Amino acid sequence: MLEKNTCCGGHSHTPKNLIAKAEEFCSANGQRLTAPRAEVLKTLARSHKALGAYDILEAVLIDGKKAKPPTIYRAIEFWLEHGFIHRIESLNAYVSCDHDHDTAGVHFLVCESCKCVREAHTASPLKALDLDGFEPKHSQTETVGLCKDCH
Amino acid sequence: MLEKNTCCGGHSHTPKNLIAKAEEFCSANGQRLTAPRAEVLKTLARSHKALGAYDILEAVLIDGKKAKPPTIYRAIEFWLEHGFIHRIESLNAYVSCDHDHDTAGVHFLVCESCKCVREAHTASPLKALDLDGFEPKHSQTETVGLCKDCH
DNA sequence: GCGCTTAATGTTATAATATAACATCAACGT
DNA sequence: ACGTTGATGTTATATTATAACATTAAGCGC
Repeated sequence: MLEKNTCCGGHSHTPKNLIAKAEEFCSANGQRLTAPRAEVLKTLARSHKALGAYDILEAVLIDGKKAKPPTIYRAIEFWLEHGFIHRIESLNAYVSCDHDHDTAGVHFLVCESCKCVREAHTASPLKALDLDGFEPKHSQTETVGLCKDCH
Repeated sequence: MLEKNTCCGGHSHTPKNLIAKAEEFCSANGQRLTAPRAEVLKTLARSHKALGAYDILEAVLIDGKKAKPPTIYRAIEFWLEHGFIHRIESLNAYVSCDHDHDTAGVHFLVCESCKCVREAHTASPLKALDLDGFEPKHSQTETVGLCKDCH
């Protein structure tokens, strides 16, 4: 039986299928799925809530030993770049992502109590805006509140 | 002549009129406009870009001497609570705000090059969303890109 | 397989951001 | 003036993140 991430409405990616996607992605793009990368991604995929870099650090073992911060941050950076995880700015924390959306505009519902994060999709918030010369690269909306369980 | 904040489209609040508003707010609400609070708010109002807490710390003198971090963070917290400034999560930095909007949903255009921030107003991004029991408290959208000048 | 190149990790140290805990001070009502 | 309260001062430290350089390991041409 697969280990499911069922918090707050139950998005359904699992460590196994996310790692499978990651393997696929890496071999298709000439990237390496190294031990630190795999462990960091698995840890985030297993978690039902956003994890700080040092939470991940405490949770993973690489070849049986604790990693050091740069190792974790490098893996985080790698998965962020490739859209497998997101950074929740209001928490300084990270969540995995099922990756089936474009990465240019994302919306998160962030529970300030349990730190669970639900990813939502709406129309780009830039549509209604007069950008007046501003060149947008990435939009992220974070709505902080209380999830169904904490409410 | 007033010192104007003219970056990136030129929003027009000034240290003087923001401090005037702040004075008004404080006396109307039984709050004190102390030296650290005033200096922090003035520094942010003068700046054409987002400032980190330690940027503010370097910039202000309280009774002629440099403040220490808790002093700055307390003033920041005070103005955040009362809507006179915003925290730009993607920069870990702060900007002043003209305060003529409700504080529940805000959108910032953040220049990743010069760190200037333009505040925009659109319809709440929550309108189109199935919240499914999530109770929202505050939404903030940050669009990172390049401003007109840096573009 | 060997040696080269390159990408990734290991390691040490430290930078940058933020807060806890407690002491002191100053405003204000009485 | 005195006590109460809210704010600041001060010391120390927690938390998040990165710079710099050494080492290792993968992939490639041969």
